[in-house]
Amino acid sequence: MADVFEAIATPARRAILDVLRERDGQTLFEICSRLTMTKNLTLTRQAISQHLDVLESAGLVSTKREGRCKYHFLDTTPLESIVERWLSPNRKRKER
Amino acid sequence: MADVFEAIATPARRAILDVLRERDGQTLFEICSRLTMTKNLTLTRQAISQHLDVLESAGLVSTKREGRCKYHFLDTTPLESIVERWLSPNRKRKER
DNA sequence: TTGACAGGCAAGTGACGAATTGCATATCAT
DNA sequence: ATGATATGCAATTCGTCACTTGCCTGTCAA
Repeated sequence: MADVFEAIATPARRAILDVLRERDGQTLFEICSRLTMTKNLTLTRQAISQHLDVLESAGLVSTKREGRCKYHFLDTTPLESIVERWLSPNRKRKER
Repeated sequence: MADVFEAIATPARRAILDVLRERDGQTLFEICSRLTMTKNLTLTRQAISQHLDVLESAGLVSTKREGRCKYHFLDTTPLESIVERWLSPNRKRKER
């Protein structure tokens, strides 16, 4: 389990999370074309693959292999650690 | 206004946020000693000062100068953009 | 005024990471 | 089987960033 904060540090990986939120369970090539089309990100397939590895090792993306295709799914639960670490206590103070 | 995600990407800056959450309004030297004492972080004063600059330009830390002392205050509101970007829509789906 | 204290500026170094390039592997259709 | 599709592995380059070092500026007390 790698660092969640490091995973969302770069704009490319955040764009990948956005793309997966728009449509979950996409393959690598689908993510590539979506990034170039809607996000104006022209990256190599290998670059995006490496980004997906980082996101997966951080627990933000889970994969499911079927034949020669690999589908990627978004999982935002690791991001809740950020809320628990800093935001939650502040909200308690606001609520009183 | 710099990148919030880049600001919380490194462990040192996250430790600074933790230190400020334990006790708000500390000076640079207080933050330094707290990091070395409780967080096992041995960094130069200049290094922490640069980290504070990054955190301030990201809107996570606000400062107030009084004489030769500079007090640092924590502001977690920029972190809520993370919740709004990925967590909120998921929570809506869970609620139905 | 002199020294101590709190902080700032700037250049330099070292290392890590983002991205590319090239080749390799596995699966499916014809 | 053969070519096309979908992905994986590995080495390399390049830039950026974290951190240090050295020196400087401003503030307060004796």
